[in-house]
Amino acid sequence: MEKIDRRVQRTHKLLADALVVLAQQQGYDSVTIRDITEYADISYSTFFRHYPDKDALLLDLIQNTVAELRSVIGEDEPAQISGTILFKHVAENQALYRTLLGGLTSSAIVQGIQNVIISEVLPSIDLDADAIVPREIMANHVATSVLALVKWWLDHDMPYSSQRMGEIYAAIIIMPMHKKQKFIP
Amino acid sequence: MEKIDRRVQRTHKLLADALVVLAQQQGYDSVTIRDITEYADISYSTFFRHYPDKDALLLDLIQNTVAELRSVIGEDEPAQISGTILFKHVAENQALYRTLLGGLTSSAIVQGIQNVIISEVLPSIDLDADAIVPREIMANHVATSVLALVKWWLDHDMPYSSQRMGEIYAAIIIMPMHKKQKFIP
Amino acid sequence: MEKIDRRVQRTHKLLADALVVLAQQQGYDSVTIRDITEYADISYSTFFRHYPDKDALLLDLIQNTVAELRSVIGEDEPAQISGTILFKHVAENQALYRTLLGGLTSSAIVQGIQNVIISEVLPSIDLDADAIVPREIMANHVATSVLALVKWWLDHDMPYSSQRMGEIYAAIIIMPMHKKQKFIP
Amino acid sequence: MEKIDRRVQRTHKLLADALVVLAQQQGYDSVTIRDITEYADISYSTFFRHYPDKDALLLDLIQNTVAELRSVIGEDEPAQISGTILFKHVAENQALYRTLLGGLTSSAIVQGIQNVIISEVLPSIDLDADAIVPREIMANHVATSVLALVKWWLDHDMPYSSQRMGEIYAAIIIMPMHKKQKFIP
DNA sequence: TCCTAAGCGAGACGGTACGTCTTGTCTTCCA
DNA sequence: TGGAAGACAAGACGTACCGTCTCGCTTAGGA
Repeated sequence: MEKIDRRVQRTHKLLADALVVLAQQQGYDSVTIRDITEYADISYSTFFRHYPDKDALLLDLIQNTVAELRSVIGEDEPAQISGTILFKHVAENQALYRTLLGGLTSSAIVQGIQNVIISEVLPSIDLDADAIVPREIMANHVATSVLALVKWWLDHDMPYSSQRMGEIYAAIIIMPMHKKQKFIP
Repeated sequence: MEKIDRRVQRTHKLLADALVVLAQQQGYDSVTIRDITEYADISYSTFFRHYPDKDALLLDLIQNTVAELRSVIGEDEPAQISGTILFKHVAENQALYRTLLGGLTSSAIVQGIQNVIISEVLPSIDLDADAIVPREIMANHVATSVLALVKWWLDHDMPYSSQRMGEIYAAIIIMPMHKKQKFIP
Repeated sequence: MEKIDRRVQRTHKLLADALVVLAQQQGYDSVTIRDITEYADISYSTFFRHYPDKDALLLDLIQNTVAELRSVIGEDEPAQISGTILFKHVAENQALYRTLLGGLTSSAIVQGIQNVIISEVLPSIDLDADAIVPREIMANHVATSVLALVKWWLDHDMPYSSQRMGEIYAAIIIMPMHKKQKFIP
Repeated sequence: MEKIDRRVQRTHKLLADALVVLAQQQGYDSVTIRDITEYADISYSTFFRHYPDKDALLLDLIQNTVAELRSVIGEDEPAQISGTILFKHVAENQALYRTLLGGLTSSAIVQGIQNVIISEVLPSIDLDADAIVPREIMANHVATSVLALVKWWLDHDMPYSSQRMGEIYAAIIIMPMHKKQKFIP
C-alpha cells in the first residue's frame, strides 16, 4: 500500500496550476522553473524532488488530461456527436488546452499527444477501406488534423460554436477517412 | 544597387550547412550556436553579425527553401502532379527538410512555414465551395496536413514513392477540399 | 544576528588568495576573472554571486587589509615607532601589498585607499598649524606620500630595514607636517 | 633628417585632440580606440598605422608635454618661482593635464612621467644633504608629491591661485628636501 | 500520544550557453 | 596604388538558467 502524503498532492497541483497560468501569459518556452516555483510559492529546489524538468511536469499534466478526455468521450458514437463533445470539453478547459497546444514546443511532447490519439484512432479505420491511403498515414493524418483544428479554434478565440466545430470536424476529418473512394475528379 | 560581399555569402552558406548537418545529428534544440560556428569554422562572435539568433538563421533557411519550392511547383497543375513534384523535391533535399520539420521547435518557426503555405493555398479555395467549412479553417487544415504528411514520410524513411505520396496527398488533402458536397453518409 | 555560512567565508578567502597570487605573477590588469576562479577552483559563475567585479574583490581585500592595519598600529605613538610598525606589517604581508600597490590600476582603487588614509590623517592635523598649507592638501600629501614610500620600498625589494624606513617616514612625511614654520630659507 | 608628411602630423594631432577631449568626458580607461577614431573622423584601421595601441598615443602626448614643460621652466630659480610657473602652465593646459593625471591608469604611463621627473630632480639633491633619507627615496618622494599636488589641484577645480600653489609646493615639497636636518622634535 | 521518517524552505554551488563588447589583423574596393 | 571601409578571429565579460547538494525545521501518520 502506498503512503499518501497530502502535501505531495498539494505541491503537484500548485505546480501544475502555476504552469498553466504562466504558460498562457508568456508562452510555455519562456516560463522558467523559477517562475513556476515562485508563482506556486514553492521552493525552487522542491520542484526537482517531484519532476526532473519542466517537460516532465507538462507530461504529467497531459496524461491526466488525456485520461479525463477519454472518459468524457463515449465509444461508437457518430462523428458529429463525438466531435461536439470534444470541442465542448476543450471549451471548458481552455486554459489547459491553450497551454498544451499553444506552445507546440518540444516536439516530443506534441508527438506524445499525437501518439496517444493515433493509438486510439488506428483500430477504428477499416482495414480495406482504401487502397490508396495506408492506415498509418491515415491515422497520422487524423491525429495531426484534430490537434490542428482544436489549436486553430483556440488561437482564433473560438469564433464558432462547439456544435459547428463538431460538424466541421466530421466533414474534413472523419468523412474523407471513410468515403474517399466515392470521389470522381 | 546592393553591394555583394562574397565573404558574407560564404559565411551564410557555411552557417546554414552547419545547422542542417548538426540539427540532423543531434536535434535542432540541442545545437548551440557554438556548435554551429565551430563546425562551420567561423568565429563565434561573427555569428551575431549576421543573425541575432539561432532561429533567425533557421528562418533565413526556410525562406530560401520556400522560395525555391515555389519555383519548382508550377501553377494550375492537377493535384497528383503537383503533389508528386512536391515529394520529389523533398526527397532531393532530405537533410534540409528533416531539419525544418524534424524539430518542430519554437512553434513560431513552424507557424511561419504554415503561414506561408496558407497564403499560397487560400486563393485557390472556391469561395462558395462549402457552406460547412470556412475558408480559413480549410486553408489551415491543408497547410498543417501537408506538413504532417511530409514529416511522416521523412520520419518513416520514405517507404512509398514520390508518386504514391502524390496520390495520397491528392486523396486525403486536395480531394476533400473540393468535393465534400458529394458525400452522402 | 547575522548568519554565517562557512562556505561563503571559504569562497571569499579562496578568491582573495587567488587574486593576490595571480596579480603578483602577471599583473593585476591582465588577471581575468576566469583565471581567478580556475586558480581558486571555484565556478566562474559563483564569482558573480559574491562580487560584481574584479575590482569589488580587490576592494574587499583592501578594506580587510586596512582594518587589520589599523588594528596593529596603536594611537598616539611617536612617528618613528608607528612608522616602523607600518613597514614591519607591510614586510609581513608583502604579496598582499604588492598586489594593492604594484598595479596602480583603476585609479578608483588607489583613490579608495588614499581616501581611507586621508580620513585617518585629517583629524591629526593641527587646525592652525600652518597658514600656508590647507589641511586638505596636507592630508592628501601625506596619504599619497605614504603609499608612494611603501610602493618604492617594495618595488626596490626592501633595501632598508623597517626601522630605517620608519625614520625616513618620520623625516620626510611626518616632520614637515608639524614643524614647517621653523623653516628659514 | 626626417621626412615630414603634413598629413601624418595632422592625423597625429586629430587623434591626440580626440583622446584629450574624450578622456576628459568619460575617463581615459573607458575610451575605446573606436571612440577616438570616430571623434577624430579617422578610419578605425588607420589608427593602427600610427600607434600600436591607445597607450602609445598617450605616451606620445606625454613626451611632447614634458618637453614643452621643460622649456617653460628655467633652471636655478627659487622654488616658489618655478612652482608658480609650473602651476600656471598646468592651468593653461588643463584639459591635457587632466587627461594625463585624471586617469592614473596603466601604471606604466604614470611611472613614465615620474621617471622623467625623477631624472630631472635627482641631480639637484645635495649628495650629503641628509644622512637619514637616501637620494633615491627623496627623488621619488618629490616626483610623486608634485604629481599628487597637481592632481589634487585639478581634481578640486583649482581653488587656489597658481602663486599660492607655488608657495605650498615650496613649503611641503622643496623645503623639507633641503633643510630637514634643522628639525628638532 | 509520541517519534520517526518525510516533505519542505533556504540557498550555496558547479556548470553551460548566451549575447555583447573590444582589440588588432586582413581583405576588398574605390578614388 | 594607397587609404577608407569593414569583415573577421579571438576571447573576456556579465547574465540567466539549470540541476545538485546540504543544512535545519516542521509535520504527517504509524507505533
